[in-house]
Amino acid sequence: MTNKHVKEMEALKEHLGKHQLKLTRQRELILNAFLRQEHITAEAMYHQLAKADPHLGLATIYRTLNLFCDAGLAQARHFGSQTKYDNVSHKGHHDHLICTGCEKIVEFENEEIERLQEEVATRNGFTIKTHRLELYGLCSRCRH
Amino acid sequence: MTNKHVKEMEALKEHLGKHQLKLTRQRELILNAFLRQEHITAEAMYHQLAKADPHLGLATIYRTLNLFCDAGLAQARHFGSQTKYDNVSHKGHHDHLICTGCEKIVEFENEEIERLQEEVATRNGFTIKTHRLELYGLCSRCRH
DNA sequence: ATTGAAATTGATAAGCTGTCTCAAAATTAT
DNA sequence: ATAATTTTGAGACAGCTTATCAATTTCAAT
Repeated sequence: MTNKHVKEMEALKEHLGKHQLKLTRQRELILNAFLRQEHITAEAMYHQLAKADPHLGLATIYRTLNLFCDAGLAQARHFGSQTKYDNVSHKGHHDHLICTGCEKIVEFENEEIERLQEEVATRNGFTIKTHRLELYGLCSRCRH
Repeated sequence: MTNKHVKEMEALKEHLGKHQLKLTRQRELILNAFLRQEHITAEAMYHQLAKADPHLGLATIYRTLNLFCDAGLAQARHFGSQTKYDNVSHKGHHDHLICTGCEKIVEFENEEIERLQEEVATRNGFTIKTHRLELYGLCSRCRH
């Protein structure tokens, strides 16, 4: 279970090393839990991990998820008043169709769109590091 | 100045009429200020209108901008920890290139991308109401 | 293995953005 | 003008996230 996400663990360790940060029990715990999700809020993870470690603080979860963002493992997305942290290891899939009726999220990827994004960026002298595309609307069920 | 945005004013009046709401000095004031912007936060508008009306309350601005959203004149967008209200009359322009170095924001529009978005949505049974596309990277100046 | 400097944690206070409350004021229909 | 209803302004309040800080843990150097 702990050795399931070796690649991401290595990426985290590399980031920690580069920035004089330390690998802690909490960071390992949170990473493993995080990688099992597609996207999650800090609050949800807090409750989810309460069983595994009842003393794990909410602040630590926020700090750690933000650390994952710095390390390139996660990406924060502001949704309503909350922040959702996306699992970036499901790469190429981080565009979303979001139903404003039931909050359902469908992931998709579209190479043609990605290509056009590059084109726009180049035309404006930008080098894209990452992007975010969210389409909001109603799913077929909520439309009725 | 007051009769510059007649069309939007009419749209607002129609919405007010339909919902038993009243046209107030503040709503007119805020509408005119809002329509001069591409997008703005409630806080920014609060400071901007402080000269015109020092007693205009922040809550009123929030309420009014949300009212504009209901009326279809504005569109709320969560950006970082803040909410930006987009002027919908400048439609098609709400995609952004964001420099992570200097925080510069370049707006762009690309019809081809919009078309592909519709396609993806349709394929998944969604009806798009709005969308958000942000490309993060470095501008030419920050790359060096 | 021990030590010690530096980073991390947990608990909670504080901060920020946005909404709610409610008495006073403004609007609209009569 | 009057009355019924909505709106406003000011500040209290609430939800989410970050800052603070003493106590603990990590990790590199012994």
